[in-house]
Amino acid sequence: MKRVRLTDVAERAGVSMKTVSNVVHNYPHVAPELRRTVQAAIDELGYRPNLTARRLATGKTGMLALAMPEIDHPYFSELSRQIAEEATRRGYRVIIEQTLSDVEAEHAVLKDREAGLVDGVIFHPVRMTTMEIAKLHRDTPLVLLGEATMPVTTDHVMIDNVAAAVDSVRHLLALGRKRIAFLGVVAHDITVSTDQRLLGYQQGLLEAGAALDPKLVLSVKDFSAEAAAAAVGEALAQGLSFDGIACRDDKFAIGALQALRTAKVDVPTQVAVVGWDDTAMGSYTTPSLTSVSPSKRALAEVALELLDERIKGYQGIGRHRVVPHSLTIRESAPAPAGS
Amino acid sequence: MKRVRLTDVAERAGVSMKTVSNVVHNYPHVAPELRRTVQAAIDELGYRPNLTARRLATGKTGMLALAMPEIDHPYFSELSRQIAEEATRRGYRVIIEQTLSDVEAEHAVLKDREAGLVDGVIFHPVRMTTMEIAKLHRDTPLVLLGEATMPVTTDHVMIDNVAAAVDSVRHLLALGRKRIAFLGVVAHDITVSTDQRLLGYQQGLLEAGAALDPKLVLSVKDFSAEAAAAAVGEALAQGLSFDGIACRDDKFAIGALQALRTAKVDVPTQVAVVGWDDTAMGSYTTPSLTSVSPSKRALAEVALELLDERIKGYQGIGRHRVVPHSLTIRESAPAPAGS
DNA sequence: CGGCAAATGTACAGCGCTGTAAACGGTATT
DNA sequence: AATACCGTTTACAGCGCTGTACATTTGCCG
Repeated sequence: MKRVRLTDVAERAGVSMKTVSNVVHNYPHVAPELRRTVQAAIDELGYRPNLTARRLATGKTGMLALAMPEIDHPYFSELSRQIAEEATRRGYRVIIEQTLSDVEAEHAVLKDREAGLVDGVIFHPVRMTTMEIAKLHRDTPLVLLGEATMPVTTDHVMIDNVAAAVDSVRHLLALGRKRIAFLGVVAHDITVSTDQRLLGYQQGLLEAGAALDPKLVLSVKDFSAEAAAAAVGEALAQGLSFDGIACRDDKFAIGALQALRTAKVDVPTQVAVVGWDDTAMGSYTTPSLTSVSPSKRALAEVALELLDERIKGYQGIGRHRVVPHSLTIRESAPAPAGS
Repeated sequence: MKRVRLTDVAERAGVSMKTVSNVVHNYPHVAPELRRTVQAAIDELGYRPNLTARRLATGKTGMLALAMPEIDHPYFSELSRQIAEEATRRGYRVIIEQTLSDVEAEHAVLKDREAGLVDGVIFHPVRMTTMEIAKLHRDTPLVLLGEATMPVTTDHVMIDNVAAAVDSVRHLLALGRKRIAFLGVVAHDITVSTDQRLLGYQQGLLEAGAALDPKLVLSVKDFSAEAAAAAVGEALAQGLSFDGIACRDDKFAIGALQALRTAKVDVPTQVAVVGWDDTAMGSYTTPSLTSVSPSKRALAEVALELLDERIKGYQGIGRHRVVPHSLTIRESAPAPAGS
């Protein structure tokens, strides 16, 4: 059976196509009676507008592309959810693109081999460099997420990673910790995020005049919790002494927790642990995880606001917005006694 | 600056629109030299085909809608990833729709929202009844996911929940457990999944002639890990004795683990725990979680295969496919000694 | 009661692309 | 030499909708 078109309804109701269209769109100036007649025809025929055709006619797609490294990583999926909800609130549909941190895939996101598919793109790059992004980015409205230094030509939303890392360290210092480790630097894969967080870690320690021992910066083989656990286990085995760990993400923190448990080191009394990303996982661990909490909600809202403005025609230079972060306090690094 | 269109390229290259189109599509019968000329024009002008227009002309969108309850729930996000990858493999883009288990939103998925927007829909309902689905489903190709009894008119992919629950119980029995609890039934919110799993739980116990004590079926207030922990804590406090727990999902299992730790009950020696969904979380807990593992890969592959067939015109009656599951053995319920 | 603005409805030309039918040589077949 | 035929290219009619310009009716004012 053939799809019902606007003309079919128009014919049935004995009016012009445009009038039916007006009814569909709730255009105010349609006589109530006519509106009823037309609506009846629509219902009887089961008419449903063809979105593709509408798009071609209007030039707007009402869709956004969301390009994330991995949609099943807790941080990205939680952030994606916020973005999807905010997008829905603003009347956009979201199409997801998974780059798997692959350069090719990231290029493809901006390349836009085909156009006219989405009104705008929200993209969280991890491999592409600033220059590559700047060069490939054409005219599709684009908002970047993440910590990498981004081209001045594009909009960008992030949290202040350095400040957040400082907060993380300060919290540990407030708990009376003297020797705070950083977990960790991934060998041969120093990302900008890690870089920034490491910087904040140093800054936090320096501010307080605390120990800044290079041995306290732990190296991890890859981005898995297992590798993090191995790194911490190794450090303990070698007799490295520390009473706090600031981690570059929750997965590493979970690895740390595992290693510490294995070594029968109590958390938080002997070693306090702070994670990063405040993913749901953190509330399921034992002890539960204190974690740097980027406001995913704010990230999503601001990203959409910026993108929406671009879509509506804003042409200015790239805006770089910093949204708030906080520290979600749980058991692994509780609130200081005094507070 | 105006978008470059097919005509622009055609004019530039001095050929017809259709020839340019043929070059874009790599249609074989184009003279090599002409092809080069046209390609040059394409490159110079930076032409990129307008997908919306193409869609209107062909009637195919190359897009699929994926409607899930929550995109940041580990199980759903992991499954979504598999589906997204399989879809990409088959040349589809995926648009995501989050229902948040809301009836309205679920209705919207099947209603007019996607008309002409996507070639097909993969939908994991949780609230809609069989009849509602059957009534609302029109002609868009549709594949259902999940355990609910689905209309005979639509395609459906799932794992055998009853059998999987039996496996879960059998595993616990093989570990010598005598009193196995089920965690849990959510008050006022008995879903089909829970129902099936509970059924399998009973069947597994009956098969083995083990205790079937109604008190061992724990009630949970809501779907959170906290509520599950509370339920298990309560049961322990009341002196309920059990040495194994089969959980209806990983979140509940994590709650159980927390409650047991709090009560200083060792897992797995005193109580063995089996989760459900085999989410990544399960490998991060201590002890790590043994869990029923639906083959997410198979789920994704079969769902896409069925959908693809529908899209290509298959008109038969609804096919209901069962894909394999297994048990991922970890610490919370290790392999039996003998095996 | 004429005149004008607002309300209401219509016709039709695109939006940018693809499918179809048909035209156009040039070569192979008879 | 006439015919058939294939490879190559073109012209053009849609796909289903919306925006624009315009026609018609109604309501209201002086």
